[in-house]
Amino acid sequence: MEIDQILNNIYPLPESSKSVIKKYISEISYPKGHILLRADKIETSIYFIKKGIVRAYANSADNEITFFFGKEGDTVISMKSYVANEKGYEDIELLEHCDLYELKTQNLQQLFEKDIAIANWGRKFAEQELIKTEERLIFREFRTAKERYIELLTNNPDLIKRVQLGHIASYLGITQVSLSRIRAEVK
Amino acid sequence: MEIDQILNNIYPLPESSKSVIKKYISEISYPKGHILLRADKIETSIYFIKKGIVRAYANSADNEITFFFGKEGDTVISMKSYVANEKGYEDIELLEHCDLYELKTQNLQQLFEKDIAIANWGRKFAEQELIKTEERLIFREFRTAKERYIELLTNNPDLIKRVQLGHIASYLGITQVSLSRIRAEVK
DNA sequence: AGGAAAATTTTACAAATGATAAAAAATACG
DNA sequence: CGTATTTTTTATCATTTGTAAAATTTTCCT
Repeated sequence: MEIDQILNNIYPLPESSKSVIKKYISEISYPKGHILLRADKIETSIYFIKKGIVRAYANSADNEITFFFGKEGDTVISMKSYVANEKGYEDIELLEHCDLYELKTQNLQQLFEKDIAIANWGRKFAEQELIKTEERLIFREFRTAKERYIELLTNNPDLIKRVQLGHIASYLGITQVSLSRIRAEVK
Repeated sequence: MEIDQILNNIYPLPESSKSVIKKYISEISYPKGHILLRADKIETSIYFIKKGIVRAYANSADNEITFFFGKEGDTVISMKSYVANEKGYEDIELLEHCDLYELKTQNLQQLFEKDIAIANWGRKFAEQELIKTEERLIFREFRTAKERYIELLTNNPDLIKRVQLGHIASYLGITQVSLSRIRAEVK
């Protein structure tokens, strides 16, 4: 997906503001398996996915939990670094070879102070991510694991093709064994 | 909590911008039990809590889930109405008599377009809510119900005194019976 | 204070999910 | 193509959490 479309999908920007942002954006590619963002670091860039798929996962003592998948058009960001300038809780791993647009957070922060259209674009970006996160938080509680799987299968069929089931299970909040049981039932 | 402090806690604003916002803010009180925001409505106001405590809950066919408590200094908002101008998924009920500051969304939206400091204040507001929501989504998965209860007890001891346990249980993602079991163990 | 209503706890049983281990299947790669 | 590795499935048993109903405690109202 091209950068113009990605920026506009978040919030329509006047051409002049869009050009200003694009001056600070560069393209970069990394291979499958590359760790793009690290939990123990204050990250200084955000990325938009041109092509490919990534996952965000957090670690605790004994297990690892995948809580986000990003694909074409999505933003890859350590929210904690971006918002609070503190290290985050997640690593982000590329699950395929990825073509990315990179933007230095610092440059964007400066634009927020100077360009009201960009400030409102940044506001809309946060608001939309918030809605998505809130919906996941709420609706997780209303559905059984089986329903959550079926919903993912319906809304995001390609995800299940592109991502291994262990990660999907973790994203759904269950073990891989449970997911296997569910898949056997649903089929 | 006074409105100046609430606004500043979100993001420090120049006095001039703060005065502009305050022109559109009025005070209002409602009794315990009042439903402040409704799931089936596009809400046109947001509120800041001067005094009191509220809960947000969503309904599905068979059960009701509390997913947010707000107290002094917190913002009460139908995020879906505010962000997307669509009806939300939650009712908000006052659990005590509440003194509130009310701000019409429409007025705020207009200020976003005119005042860059206010636009960035709105951005920071969304970003901070996002961080809080994301943390809840992630850390819920890492802790057992018992750990989540103990954490709430530690970080928010007054909540457990002010709110009935059925709501707390729902917030923790467990049944009231489970919470009772946990409380019997922990004591 | 007294009694009704609401909230909380307890108990018994059922269902869902987890842990572990091992087999089967799919994939990667020399 | 064949072997090693990874991923997925299957089976068993243990644990957690849920459901329902009764018992107890607290709150609220007159």
